[in-house]
Amino acid sequence: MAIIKIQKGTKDILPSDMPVWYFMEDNARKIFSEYGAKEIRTPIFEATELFARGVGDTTDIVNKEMYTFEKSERSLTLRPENTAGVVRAFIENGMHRLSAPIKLWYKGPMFRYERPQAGRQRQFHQVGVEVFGIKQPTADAEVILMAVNYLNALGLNDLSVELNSLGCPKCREEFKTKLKDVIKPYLSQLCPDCQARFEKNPLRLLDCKVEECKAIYAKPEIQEVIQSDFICEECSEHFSGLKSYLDALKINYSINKLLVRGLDYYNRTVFEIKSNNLGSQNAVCGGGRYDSLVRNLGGEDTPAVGFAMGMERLASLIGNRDDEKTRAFVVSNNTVEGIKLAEELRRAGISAEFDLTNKKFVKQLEKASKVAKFAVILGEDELNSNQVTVKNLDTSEQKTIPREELLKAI
RNA sequence: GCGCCUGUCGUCAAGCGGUUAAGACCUCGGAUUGUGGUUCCGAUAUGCAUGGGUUCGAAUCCCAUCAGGCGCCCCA
Repeated sequence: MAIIKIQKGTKDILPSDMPVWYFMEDNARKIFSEYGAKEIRTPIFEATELFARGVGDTTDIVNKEMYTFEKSERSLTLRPENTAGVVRAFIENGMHRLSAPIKLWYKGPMFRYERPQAGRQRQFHQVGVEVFGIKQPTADAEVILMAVNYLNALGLNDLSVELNSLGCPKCREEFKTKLKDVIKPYLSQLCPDCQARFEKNPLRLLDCKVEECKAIYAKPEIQEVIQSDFICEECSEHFSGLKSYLDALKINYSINKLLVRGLDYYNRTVFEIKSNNLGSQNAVCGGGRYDSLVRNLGGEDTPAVGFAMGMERLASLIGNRDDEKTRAFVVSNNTVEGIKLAEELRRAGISAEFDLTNKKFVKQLEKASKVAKFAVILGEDELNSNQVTVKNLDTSEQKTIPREELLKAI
């Protein structure tokens, strides 16, 4: 019979992978709560319309990457990201009435129908933070600080923070128009991708990798527009406020005027954190400010900033972590006494294993040395004298002690 | 969705058209009736992603499908 195989773009997270995942999850809880953020868990499927309206129906994510299905005449979608879901929960639970800032963090699986490759799966996991209710750039700074500290806690240092401001809808439109005007004369010389971007997302034109296009964008009159500070005074003030906070916090960052995020809801601050050790999917964290999303989804006008990180990408940077060994392995050929002693240890809060197949002494000890820190030897001699032998399997030290002293010895 | 590359045991692999498909790790058993992590012996793919084809003969060549890798696009 043919075996049923795992689906394309999905991965089993095996017992041997768990140490890394616990490490990421424990640190998320620890670090984010240092900032007063509370965890929220929202459903993995939502009304399709939430993503269409929230993420934006011109984005690739919504257009071609969603897992959508019908049930009882409702159109449902597996969440491709979690900001829309968190905002939905925020609105639905009246969280705007809580005292601002409202800081929420989450982790969980996300689903995107894409061609899998390194650092990209169809089911993957994100950890993220959303901060609601603060329009000042202090919130942007704190969100970036949370991301950086979390990554540092994971031991990840070889990372760079890139920052940009998209301005508000108004000044961004003006910039787009200016950019299109100056590029228009060369439109027919651009690569097909760029020709499509010209209409769909002109801000993305600039990071094209095709040499011919790059040559065109390097022209002085185009560079002049790109390098100009197009954002309006208010946006500009916000941005310099953020930069001064980051400077004060000694967070290294670089301004990348070409940084544009693919989700429609961002305004003003956008940022990415990249690793040089990841190949082409090199962003471990992406985020920014989305001041109009809450209102667009039907809530009270509430400014917000947040970020999301790809946990599989983090995991591949963290590398292997040691599994925690069982504390005690009871070595005994007396099955009844052995299984009882192991349970006694567990009740005392000590993880314990016992050979269920009554293998020979040597085999049991061999097994113990692989999985446990201590071997607790309960042989005939010990049973007769109500003693137990405790052997430290790392140092080979062992001593035979009265049974009452066992708990103190391991 | 497009382009290039890959697919041999649980894992890492040798094999490059000729008869029993190397080796290593892991696992299991033994050397060893109470002292392991080092050593020594033994076991484990009628099978080379799947389905067709070429050939006297195919893991080796061809085609398709599936899966994976890398790049583009996009994103975390």
